[in-house]
Amino acid sequence: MPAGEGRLVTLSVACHRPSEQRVAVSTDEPRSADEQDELPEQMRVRREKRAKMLSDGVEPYLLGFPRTATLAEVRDKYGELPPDTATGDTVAVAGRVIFVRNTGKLCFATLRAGDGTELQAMLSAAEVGKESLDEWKRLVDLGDHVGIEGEVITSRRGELSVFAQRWQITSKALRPLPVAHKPMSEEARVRQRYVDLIMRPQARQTVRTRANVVRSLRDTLHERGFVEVETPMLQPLHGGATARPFVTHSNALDIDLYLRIAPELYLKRAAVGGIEKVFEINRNFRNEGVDSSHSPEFAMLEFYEAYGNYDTVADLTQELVVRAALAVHGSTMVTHQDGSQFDLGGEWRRVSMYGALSDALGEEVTPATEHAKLVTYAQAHEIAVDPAWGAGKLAEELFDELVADRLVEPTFVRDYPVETSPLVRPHRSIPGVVEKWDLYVQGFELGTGYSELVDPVVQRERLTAQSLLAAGGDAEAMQLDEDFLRALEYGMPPTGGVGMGIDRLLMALTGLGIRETILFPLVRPE
RNA sequence: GGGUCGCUAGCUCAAUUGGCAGAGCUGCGGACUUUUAAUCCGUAGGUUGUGGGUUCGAGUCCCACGCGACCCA
Repeated sequence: MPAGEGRLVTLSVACHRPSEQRVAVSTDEPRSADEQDELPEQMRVRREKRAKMLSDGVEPYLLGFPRTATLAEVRDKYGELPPDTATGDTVAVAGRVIFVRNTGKLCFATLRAGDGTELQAMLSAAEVGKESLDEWKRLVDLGDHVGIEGEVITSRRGELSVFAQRWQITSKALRPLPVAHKPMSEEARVRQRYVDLIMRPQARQTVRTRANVVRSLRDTLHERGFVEVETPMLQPLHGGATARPFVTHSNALDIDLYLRIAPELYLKRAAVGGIEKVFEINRNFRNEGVDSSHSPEFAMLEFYEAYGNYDTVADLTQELVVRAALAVHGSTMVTHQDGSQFDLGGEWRRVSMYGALSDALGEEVTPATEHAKLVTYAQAHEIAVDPAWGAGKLAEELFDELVADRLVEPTFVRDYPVETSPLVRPHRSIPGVVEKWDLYVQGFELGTGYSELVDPVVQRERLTAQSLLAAGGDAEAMQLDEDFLRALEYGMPPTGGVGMGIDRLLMALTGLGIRETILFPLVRPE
């Protein structure tokens, strides 16, 4: 085809949909005149442009576009050309139009590909013809996807460009993009993440960072011989954590089911069965608050290591986090978006919860400290006390209020009260506490690790007490996972286990809020 | 759950004491063959979140509701 004809006629014919599909396409055409009038002008205009393309026999949504190079490949290959250079090489590239600079007989457009690479397209009346250039100016809007075939050149100002011989709209955008130079409102970014992704490189980067972190976690665990499994999201009984569940219903079985609050009890069943190094990365659901650090659905890594304990899994947790940091930053030095830096290198601190609390209070507190004494400490620091709390819960609350959010450097806080940790093994030598740690980074809890409780008799006692508490003392209302206890009675090997929030790990590595680390966070419907 | 602030054109934001709802970008029309958020000329675009109330007159004051942000429990 002569270059002067401009438009990709052969391509557009080849890409036209079969006629019966075009009928289907056109059925959405006859909006009433009233509906058309109600649309904002800019959306109406774009619909009219789409209709004009169809009436001209040009498909506004191509089946494809035969690219010969990506924008990144063109940039890589021709990155160092001096200004006003003609290479003689022809490429066909495609991207979304993000800027246009139209002059009378020479038009410039900046295309951007999904990976964020940008490349300039130039269209001149002399090359594509006046008619084709007028069509370009009449039909192409910011946001449209276009394909350009032409010579790789640099402009007089030195900008690497594709000098079009042919061009075509590959997908017509019906809605205008937001202003590129003003930040979108936070609400708009979350509600219309697809627009946020179009407009903001950081939004696209966050998606890739998250993928890199998750891949890094999987790689590390796979190298250590762990097996990835998927356990039920829909559970007849919810367990493995203390949280309010979402309830749903199975029509086939006519029973209520819970969206899981944790995979723990199923992963332990797997461990009983001999999947002794096992992990799962998946979502948990908790029917609780929604704010800048809590989402009703959140991703979690849990892993269990037979013949491990809370010391060995702490080592592995540190390795998982450090390698994730390396995957993101190439260094253990983590740089947040605000420029602040944290070093995750070196050996992480390990302190006891009671020791850290004692330091903060300036008074010795141990598992044996009396309830009344703890209440006076709480009152001295104006911390509200629930009368239902026992001494262990009270000590933990004091720790949360006085110590937790000050732990900026990565710190394993160890040896928690038995009372608050029903699934954990009693400490091997210290009475009144269990072999549990919480990992704090930058002031929030990133994960928790246990020497798992595998004694079925003690486990039954703990779960019975907890269930009675949940049922308000009503033994009839008590829910006990008998199947889980039955599994333990077959014998679970000594095991260390860890749960770590993926979203929180992303927050720790990037400094972003949780709603930025989750691609499509739950928002109240508009 | 409580408090504070916000919601105005497609987007980001103005609007004095209660007195004609505006700007930039975007869009539309025109000029322009080397632009980089192109530039220049012209022009269009509004149920001021929703519903009530006060007033001669409400974006502005009052009440309720919706949505959001921040702080607190």
